[in-house]
Formats: sequence, structure tokens, C-alpha cells
Amino acid sequence: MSLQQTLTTQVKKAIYSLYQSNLETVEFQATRKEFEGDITVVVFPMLRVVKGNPVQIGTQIGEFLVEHVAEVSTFNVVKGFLNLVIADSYYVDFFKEIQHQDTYGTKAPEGKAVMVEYSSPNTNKPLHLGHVRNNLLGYAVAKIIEASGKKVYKTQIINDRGIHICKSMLAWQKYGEGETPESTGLKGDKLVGNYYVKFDQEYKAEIQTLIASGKTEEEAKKEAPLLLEAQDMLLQWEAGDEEVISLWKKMNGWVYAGFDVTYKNLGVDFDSLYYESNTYLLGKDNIEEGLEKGVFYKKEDGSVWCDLTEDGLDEKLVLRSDGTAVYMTQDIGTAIQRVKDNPDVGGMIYTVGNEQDYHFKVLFLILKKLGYDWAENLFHLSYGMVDLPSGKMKSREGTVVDADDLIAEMATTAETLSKELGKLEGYSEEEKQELYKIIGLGALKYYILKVDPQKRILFNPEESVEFQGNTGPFIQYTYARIQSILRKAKELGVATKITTTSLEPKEKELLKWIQEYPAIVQQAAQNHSPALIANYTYDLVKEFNSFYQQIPILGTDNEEEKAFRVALSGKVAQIIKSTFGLLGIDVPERM
RNA sequence: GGCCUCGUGGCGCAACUGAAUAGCGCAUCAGAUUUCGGCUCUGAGGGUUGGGGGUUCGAAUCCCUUCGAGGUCACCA
Repeated sequence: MSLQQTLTTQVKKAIYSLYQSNLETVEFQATRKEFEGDITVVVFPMLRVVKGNPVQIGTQIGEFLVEHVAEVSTFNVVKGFLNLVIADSYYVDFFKEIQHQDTYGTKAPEGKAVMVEYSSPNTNKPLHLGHVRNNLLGYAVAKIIEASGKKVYKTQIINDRGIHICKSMLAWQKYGEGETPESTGLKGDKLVGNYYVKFDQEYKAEIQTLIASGKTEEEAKKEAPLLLEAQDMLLQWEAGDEEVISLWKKMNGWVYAGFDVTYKNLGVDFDSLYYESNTYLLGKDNIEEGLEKGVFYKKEDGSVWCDLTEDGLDEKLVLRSDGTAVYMTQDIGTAIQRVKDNPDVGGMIYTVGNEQDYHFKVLFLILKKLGYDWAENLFHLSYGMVDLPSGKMKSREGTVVDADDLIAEMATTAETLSKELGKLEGYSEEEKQELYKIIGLGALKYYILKVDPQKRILFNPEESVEFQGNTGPFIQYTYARIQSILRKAKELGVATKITTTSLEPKEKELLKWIQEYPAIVQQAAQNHSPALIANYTYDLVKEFNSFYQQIPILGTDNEEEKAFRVALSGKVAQIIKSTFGLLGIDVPERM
């Protein structure tokens, strides 16, 4: 039984024996630094059950606990807060127990699986900063849920069809002169993206010409020959025109090769891929099923709708009057298909920008109405835009921060900083480059993940990502420093068996943080919050640095103390590696 | 206009399933360090949590109202 559980039962017993009342729950919090104690029992909520003076009640509970719980050595009461001092031996025993648990904090998977969707790009342009946020969030949440004890499937839906894809195809066909990634040396996604921009330029030029010849802007936008050609191309694609299909396959192939490189650089991956070109017809059968169940209804023109007005939403179209599918139809079909493909899935998480909040609200509601049990466990991991100082990012206009460029730039910055420090004797050039990438990416990932997903991020490429304070590299540095100590300890032959019985205050503080880790993982999984993991790691690291500054580790003459402090440091390092793993961030052995 | 999200010291963030004096980083100022890696540590100044009202023994947190920023309300995806 954990200490908190023991305390809960004992506090309840105390209240019962003192006041003959039953408490539902007992509220705990970590004792604030300015007070003496380790764990605090909040007395205020008990006043609902027990009438009286909180200080007096707290004192009586405190006396009861000291008498009945061996771990509680003393206590003090401030206002309605009962601060308990926990015996050193309790923390020492705790440490001995977890010292050799390599997966401390995480749980083995059990129960239903969770499917996490993220990335989901269009195949007409390279990935940019917005995708980076999406990928990092989705990947981290997948890792965290996995660590909390669930099987996870990482997936994405690739938007590989539609008018926007035809635009870049058409531009390449007209202006490309047979260019290929090989002939230009460009990454495939970059090459295709260039033609998407090219399309927009030519299209705008045509609009101007039309306006000059007397058309209104609205007419011009609709009648520009390029747009008509693109629309025509989409029709040919849908009709299965061989030439169009083969062009589509060729260009998408280039894009996928490019994406693979970016994903690899970013350190994310997927267990399965869904292509919109395969799924866009899905969902129609489910509409039929919904009609039978009375969840949907048909209008006179043949279009099918779902009435959500009782739920405070609007009426939503789920099938066009010509019988073709809309976005919602596909998403219904794809969700159902995914559970068919993976029957152990009991819930899904969609990592998609907050401009689609309404869409997912509706989608989830419809799936619930259709009666799927897993529909109770759907979550839209919604996140805010990433803005630049110059405003919104627009791929069409080329005003984006490219993902590959960004990653490369971060590594360059890391290189500049590392060279000033110079701790890399004996590293080959290759190893150094690898290290710069780890640090640069660590800075970027931590910077994005420590912020609440709902908030917009204003990203200034020049100055946004720092390397000091609450940053990835700061934490990586602490990890590397611990590794250095561990290497030395090994050389010195420091014992690994723990025999100490008493603790320095800083050691106890550190152990309290370590003890929190498993609960933090669970909480982060429940709240889908990588930020919780990031901030926990930072707090742990700060506590370690303070300990490191005050307490000699290898410098002490006492062998018992030395062994314990080395082991304690090693545990901190292991947790850093674990939490950063959940965030998708690597840690270097040296830096 | 309806609905949704955000608004916390100069800047960037935390706490948002109500509880102690609203935490932390950057920046500013003052210190520490012959010893385990100074990308470290200790301390100081700086906030009526956008404004107003309410519920509560207690509100950044819950309710109402108001202001500001953004999003969304397609037989587009």
C-alpha cells in the first residue's frame, strides 16, 4: 500500500474516532517550501462533515497520525493545513525499491487500444512549422498514452486527392519541362510545392488579365482558364483517366519520398497510413445505416442530414443530393473502418488544428448517435496556430517556415553554441553533427511541447528558441553532466548497494519529486498533455541542480553517502531520459 | 449575429478537476564557485491574474456581464 493510501485510511479513522463522522475523500498536496513538512493534509474540505476549528481538527488528526502511522514522525498545523514530516527511512526504502526498475513510472499495456492520428498532410506541398507542432504533439501524446498503460496505434490520413493536388500537377505539366527531384536535386515535396506556388502565381495573373478586360473579380476567379483546367483534371482523375492517374502517382511518389525524410529528421513514425483516395468513398453505407436507425433524415432533393439542434448545434449535411460524399461522410466512414481494421481499438485521438473544432464536435456526436461504444472515447487534440511575426503562414504564397529548413537551422545554432563550450574532444565530425541535431531538435521540440496546445504560438525564427532556462538543452545538459559523474563513479568503483538510513534535506526533496513521476505520467495521459511532462522534468532537473550545487557527490569521504548519491543521480538521469523519450527528444551522453 | 478558444509582472510561460504570501524562465540588479562539467547555484526588485459584479469560510480557477485577439458557422477538405 502506498503511503498516501495509508494516510487516507488513517485520517478517515481519526475523523471517525474523534467525531464519529465519515469522510469521503482526503485531500493531499506537497508541502510548500516555506513550511516544514513533506506532505500536507488540507483540513478545510473536512469542515463540511465536521464542524469546528480547522487548526484544532488538524492538530488532533496530526496527533492521531503520529501515533498510528510509523512513517509520520512529527507535524505542524498552519491555518487549515496539516503539514506532516515523513521519516527519512520511508524515502530510503522507497528508493531501494525503485532503484533497479528500468521502466519506473510507466505501465505495461492492458485493456483497449487507442488510435492516435496526427500529421495528415496534403500531398501538394512540403511540411511546415504548423505540421511540426502537429507531429510533435501527436507523437508525444501517443508515447505518453503508451507509457500510461495502453496499446497505441499511430496513424494518419493522407490527403492525396482533390482540386489542390490537381493544381500542382497541372502547373508541373504546363511549366515543369519534365523536371524531377533527380534532375533538380530538390526534395520531391519541395519540387511539387514549388509548382503549387507557381499555379497560384499564374492563376492570379490570369485573374488580373480578366479584370482588365472588364470582368468583375468574382467572375474572373471563377472563369480563369487555369482553374477550369484544374477542375477538368479532377474530373479526369475521378474518371480514372490513365494519363492523369499516372502523373498523380508519379508526383505523389516524389512527395512521399520527401515526407519520409522529414519524418525521419523529426523523429516521428506511424503504424498505419490511410489515404483519402481510398477512403473518400467510405461512409455511404454508414449513412444508410443511420437512416434506418433514424439518426439521419432525407430531404426532398435526396440530400441526407443529421439534425443536431437538440444538442445545441446545427443541421449537418452528411450526403449530397447527388449521392456523393462530403468531408463528414468520409470521416464517419474512416473512423468505422479503423475500428474494423483494429478491433481492439476502444478510442481515438485526432490531432488537428483548432479551426476544425466544430467539425470534430459534430463528428463525435454523430458517431455516438450511431451507437458505437468506442465513440464515447473520442478526443480532438486541438491546437492553436503557429503565427510568424509577419502574420499567417500561407503555402500558396510561400510565406511559411519550412520544416526541413527549421530543423537544419536549429542544428546550426546548436553547433555555434557548442563550439563555444568545447567539451567534445575525441568526437568525430559525424558524431558532432549528430549531437548538434539532438540539441537543436531538443530545443525546438521542448519549446513547442511545453506550451498548452490550445494557445497560439508566435514563432520568431530569429529569437524564439532559447537554450537557457526552461529549455530542452538545459535539461539535456543536466543529463550529460550526470552521465559524466556516472562514468567517473564507475571508474572509481563506487558501490551500488544502498546502505544509508538518513537523508540530507536536498536528497529528500529530490526523492519526493522522483516519487511523483508515475502519477505525472497518468495525469499527462488523461489530460493529453505533453506540457505536464515537460514542466515536471524541468522541476526535477532544477531540484537536481540545486542538490548538485550544495551536496558533494563523488567528493564525499563517506562511502555510504557516495553510493547513495551516485545512485540517486543515476535515477534522475534515467527519469530525464524517460520523460524526454515521451516527448520524442533524445538525450546526449556528452555535450 | 450564434457558438468555440485565448487574455496572468517588460517579454515568454505555469497553476485553470476552487485552498497557505499567484509559481518559473528570459531580461535587470546583487552575490557564490581552488573540489563531481559555470549552458550551474543563491538572493533582490517587478503582478489589484483584461475590466466590473456574484457564489464561497476561501476564486487566476466556478457563474453573470463587458472589453480585446483569433477561429468557426459551405451540397470545400
